[in-house]
Amino acid sequence: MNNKPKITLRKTPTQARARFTVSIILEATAHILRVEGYEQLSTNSVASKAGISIGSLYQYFPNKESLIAELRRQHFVDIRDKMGKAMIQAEGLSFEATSRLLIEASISAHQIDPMLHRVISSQTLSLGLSEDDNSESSSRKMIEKLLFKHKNVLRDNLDIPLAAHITYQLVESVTHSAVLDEPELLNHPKLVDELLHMLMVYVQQEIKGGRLD
Amino acid sequence: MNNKPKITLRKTPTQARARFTVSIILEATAHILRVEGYEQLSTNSVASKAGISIGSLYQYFPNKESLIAELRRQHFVDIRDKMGKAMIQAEGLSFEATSRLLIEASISAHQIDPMLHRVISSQTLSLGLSEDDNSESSSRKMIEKLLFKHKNVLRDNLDIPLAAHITYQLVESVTHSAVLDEPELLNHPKLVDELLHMLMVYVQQEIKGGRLD
DNA sequence: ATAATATGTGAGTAGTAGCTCAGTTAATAC
DNA sequence: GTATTAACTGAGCTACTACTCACATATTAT
Repeated sequence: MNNKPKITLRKTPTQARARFTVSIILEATAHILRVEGYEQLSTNSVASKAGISIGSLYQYFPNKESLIAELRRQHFVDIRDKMGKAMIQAEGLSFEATSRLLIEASISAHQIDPMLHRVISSQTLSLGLSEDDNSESSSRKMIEKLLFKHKNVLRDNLDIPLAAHITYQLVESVTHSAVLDEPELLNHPKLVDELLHMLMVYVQQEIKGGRLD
Repeated sequence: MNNKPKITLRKTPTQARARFTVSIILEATAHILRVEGYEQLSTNSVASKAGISIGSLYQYFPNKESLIAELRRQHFVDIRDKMGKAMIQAEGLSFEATSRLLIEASISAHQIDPMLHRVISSQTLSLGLSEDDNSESSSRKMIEKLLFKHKNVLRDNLDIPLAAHITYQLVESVTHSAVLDEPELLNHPKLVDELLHMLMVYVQQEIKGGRLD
């Protein structure tokens, strides 16, 4: 029923000019997605914008989806790298300090080419792309590891996988929606503090029954 | 540059059979989006699935986007209604009890036709649809009103608009991602408790500087 | 019954999409 | 220099798209 297309390269470019061709194809794809949107993306428009022939495009990309898939791959590698670097930088720091670094890394990772990020992530679901190779699972694993490592300072009854999930969604979604709809929020002086505070009290404060008005 | 199409009905159906035609067109649209996805949606496929002629479709809908726009409208009305009812039901209850009702309402609202919701919301950005008439702004206003009403039980330095934003994103994104990718999480017995706890400690607990390992 | 209006039809149009392939040009191997 | 492989070309094919319009039928008004 659903004939999933292959998303790998059709032919591996060996010569330098071929590698250049592949790169300008991807650049043209990104450019169209950024400024014109997914609806305007066609293999013909990409070839034309890249200044190469449609035939050349099909030497390296078996179909339209493979263009987006490759951009996604590269984009998520970038994000994962930023998060990974923050993780290394945080080696030996306290739970709170590490958390702060991760939140800041997440915010700055989302600022890489936000318009492209917007289109790519809104198109993720429509296409049959696997979500295993994106940054989500690896980010969540980082958080889970972090919580586990510092579980001595966390409340006893904390469900670590669930907390990791909720924490991930919190930071990711606040950042994501800010980048897309309210970029000025990212410069809000309290944003990182608030997110960090929310996380800190959530994972530490015991649940107490009804002590409110 | 960007010729935005009209999204209103072309002709208002007065007779009952015309109203029926409009409804089966929308049902067919929803069905295709649900089971085949946006890529498979075409005006011809909708007319064919609905069992009417393509001409009839264009009597009531000026273009393809207007089909989706109308589905979006109806969907967001449904969500807003659910949230509104929860708000009324919570009249006079405590801050915590009200918050619990709103979280539960948000979760249950997302369970209305989740596959359709998935496609509709992933397509929101690509199309030039206004975000004013969706459920977001109204939900956020509800939260802001709620926080303001109970500000006597909240911490002094709470930035209410920012807190409302963060809270909204938290509940919305956890629910949203659960519906789409991990439906079983919605039945997790602790989910509502955890979200509620996070919210409670966040808006009440004062920020204290470095008291961790 | 007749006129007026509302609703419904579907072949057809113009345009664009993804993609192929026979042929040309450039780089490398010998 | 010659042969072999890699890279590139673009006209053109098939399939499909959104959408129109002249016409037919059903409903309502008089």
